Amino acid sequence: MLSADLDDILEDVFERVSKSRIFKNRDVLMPDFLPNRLPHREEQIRKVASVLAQALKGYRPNNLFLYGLTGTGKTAVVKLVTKKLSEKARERGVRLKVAFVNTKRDDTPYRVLSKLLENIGFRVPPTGIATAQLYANFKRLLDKRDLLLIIVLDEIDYHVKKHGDDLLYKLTRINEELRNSKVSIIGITNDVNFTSWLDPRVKSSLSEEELVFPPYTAPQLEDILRDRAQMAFEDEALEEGVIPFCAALAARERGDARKALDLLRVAGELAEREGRNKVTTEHVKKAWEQIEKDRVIEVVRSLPLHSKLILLAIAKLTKDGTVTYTGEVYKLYKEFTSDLGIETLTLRRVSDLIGELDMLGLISTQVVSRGKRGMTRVINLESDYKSVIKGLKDDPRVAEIAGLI
DNA sequence: CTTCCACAGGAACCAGCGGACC
DNA sequence: GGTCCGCTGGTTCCTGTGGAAG
Repeated sequence: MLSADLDDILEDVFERVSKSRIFKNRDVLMPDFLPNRLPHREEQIRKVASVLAQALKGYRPNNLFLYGLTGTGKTAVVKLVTKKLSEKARERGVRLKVAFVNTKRDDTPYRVLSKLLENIGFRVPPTGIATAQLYANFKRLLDKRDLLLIIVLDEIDYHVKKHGDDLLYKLTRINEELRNSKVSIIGITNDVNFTSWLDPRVKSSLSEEELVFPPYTAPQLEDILRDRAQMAFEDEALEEGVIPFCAALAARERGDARKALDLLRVAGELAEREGRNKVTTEHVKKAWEQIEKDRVIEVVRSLPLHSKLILLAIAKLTKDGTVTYTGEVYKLYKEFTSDLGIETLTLRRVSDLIGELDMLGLISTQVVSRGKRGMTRVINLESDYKSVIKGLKDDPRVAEIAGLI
């Protein structure tokens, strides 16, 4: 590319973006932004606050269990209330600490415990200590601190499904073994049927108080978006109908507020990039598609090599819109590995990896019987073919063989 | 009605790694 | 420096199964 061209391009982009007056404060639309108000969650805030308020009197609040789909405000409500609670506690000299652990990110008992220890002020190596030892340390050090500790376990279903409810059982009974400190647990889950995974004792102890977060309706999402848009956008930057449209799309996605906010933000970014001063519903439509494509590319990119090869096999076999089966995929996958001169995973393992691709929403599978031709999975590519290939070809090893297709 | 395919998916186990403890 | 520990990412072996073919 000639440098003059480059200058022109940069000039053009900078010009457009800088003259566009769309955002006042884009950050308030980011997923980790914690607003001071949560419209349509007054009831839940009241409930959580009333349970936790016991802490201010020095009592141990009841354990609390929150259910609700993604983007229904569970985490935000808990964060908001615990933040205010911590402030109040400080004012009143109550020794209170809130430990927030996302058990999807920190998904082993070891990591949960090390997060908890970190929260009460102790660093723990990433591996090496026996979990039982770690638990003993936690108990001992916590008791020394003379604290009221509120443990928030976000996305707790991930932990329990992978590692059972052992740790949870211990934590719910830890108070019996503490002399100076006290522990309350707040569990948060997206999975409404989650309690079937729990030992009944854990279940009853954990859900001393329960609270359900219903999905937001379209009008409620509209309120949330308006509230946030006021802070995020310049006046008049949104065309009539943009917010209801975002709300309607997100309401279709099971009332997910995070999705709604993402949509609005990306639509704004698109408008900004075009150098416009107005966000239109057309931008929202494009944003919707782009979010999905970006998600696919990103997910594909971060896949391990063998999963990529399996996905490539599936993409190739379903390119003409047909479905494929585990056996066919395995055959083609084997060709790929021998082309690359790397070892081939067993069918058993590949079967699990196919299951993971399904979980990621890249493909959809269904177990069927083909009679005498046996049981297998019907597989088809759920996501955009081009985006999948784009994500795959970013990996030079995959591009090497994908080029032949 | 029975057979029998081509896998699904559970269980047990293993190797290699990074890191603490003594 | 040897021992112990947990995690990841596999393998091996296994039993289970829906329904078209015979």
